[in-house]
Amino acid sequence: MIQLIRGFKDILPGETELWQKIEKTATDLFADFGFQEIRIPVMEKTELFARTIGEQTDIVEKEMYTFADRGGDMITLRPEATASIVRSYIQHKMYAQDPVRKFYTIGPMFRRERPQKGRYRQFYQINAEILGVASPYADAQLMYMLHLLFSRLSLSDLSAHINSLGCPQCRPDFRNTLMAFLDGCREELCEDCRRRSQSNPLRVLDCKVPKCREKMTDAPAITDSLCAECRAHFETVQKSLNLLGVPFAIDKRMVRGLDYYTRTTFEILTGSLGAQSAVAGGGRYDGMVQMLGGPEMPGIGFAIGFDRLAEICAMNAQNLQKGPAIYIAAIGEACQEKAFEWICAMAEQGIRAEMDMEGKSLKSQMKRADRLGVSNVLILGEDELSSGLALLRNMKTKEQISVPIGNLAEKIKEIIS
RNA sequence: GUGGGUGUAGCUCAGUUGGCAGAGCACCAGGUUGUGGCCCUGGGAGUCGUGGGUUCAAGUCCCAUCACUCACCCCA
Repeated sequence: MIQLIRGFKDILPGETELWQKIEKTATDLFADFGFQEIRIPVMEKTELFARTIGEQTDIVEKEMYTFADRGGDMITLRPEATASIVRSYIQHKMYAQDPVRKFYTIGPMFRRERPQKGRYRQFYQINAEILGVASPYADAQLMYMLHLLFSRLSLSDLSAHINSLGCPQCRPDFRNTLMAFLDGCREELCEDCRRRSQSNPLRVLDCKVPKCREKMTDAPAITDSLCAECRAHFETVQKSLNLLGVPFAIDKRMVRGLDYYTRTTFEILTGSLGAQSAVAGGGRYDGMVQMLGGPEMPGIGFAIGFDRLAEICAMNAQNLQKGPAIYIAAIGEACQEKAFEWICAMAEQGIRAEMDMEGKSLKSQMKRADRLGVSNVLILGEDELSSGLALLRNMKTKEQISVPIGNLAEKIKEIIS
């Protein structure tokens, strides 16, 4: 038996119904906000991710599926979607017709991490991005959209955290201030943080080690170092969220693992998935379009962890599987042929009908009908075929009535409606 | 990449000091010649995760390995 690849998984009937429901809820909602679907490839040149996400990040350094294809080009299975969407926006000069574009996409992402609850090597994301809008309204709108999605999926027990990471003007100042602070308490930090205080000092703010956490309560907050523009932007985001009734908390220590973020960043957290608490996350990436060779154009977006979302929805979801509308139990070859003709005709008319094609006994056919949860079974034997009247059994009441074989589909429609 | 827990039938799991591979549920058939659920009887189904080792004998003990899982880390 050949096993599937570690960290990969099948999504089976019984689960896919929920996935479809979530997908439809999301895409209907996004469409109402003016988002259009974009479909991008699962592989890109490695360089695209390395440059946008950041050479020094964990994702790029040790999690990407990167390899040389048969022509020798270095390519990577996408670890996230934003870089590809921005690449596509630039490549097709989509900013030319209307610089403001709103996209969504749904699909698999790949990161080679140690698998865990809510963490797979192939996982799915629902992404939404707004390109060409610098206004903080865009930030608030995206978060409002997320808020609506979760409430339409009847999810409570989620909390939204926001922060601002500043811009290329003010972040370096903060970085210096923070490094100075970290120098002062180096001895009290964990081993990782001592290393990080040089390579990526912002990460120290996000450390989970209790000792570091405690120490970091006194650390300078990035929100205190923002330049005037960034400060105004962040304030308008908060004001707008209040206006829209979106609850949120400011998390001064939230740092995200992709280098491209500027200004607003946010995460939606759940308490029900163990350590993997982020159900969605995102933020602004105002420099990315230009960095990839496009015009100076702002951007912001989010990614929802589809697998994690499905997992917390499944906790309070009822069975979404639907059984057939009718089961046709046919006895004998002539009747089977008739039944076969009927189930095909019914499917064509949108009625889901099942039958047994293996020539099983009536008893076993009834048993299967019961298992499939149908409420009506049409019984057809030699007698019924010659008399032109089939037996229709209501499985709940056990009542059986005769129905004429002609215009059967009409009759069935009437009964199941 | 690091650490803990778990791998026995489709599913949930028993399996004693090493001594014939088990139960419940599910599935199939029959009891009922053409009628589901309840009941009864029977049946099929296993590389005991995999590979080595110890032993007359290993599901059981030892070593290795793989997978799942939880946590660290990271993120969706």
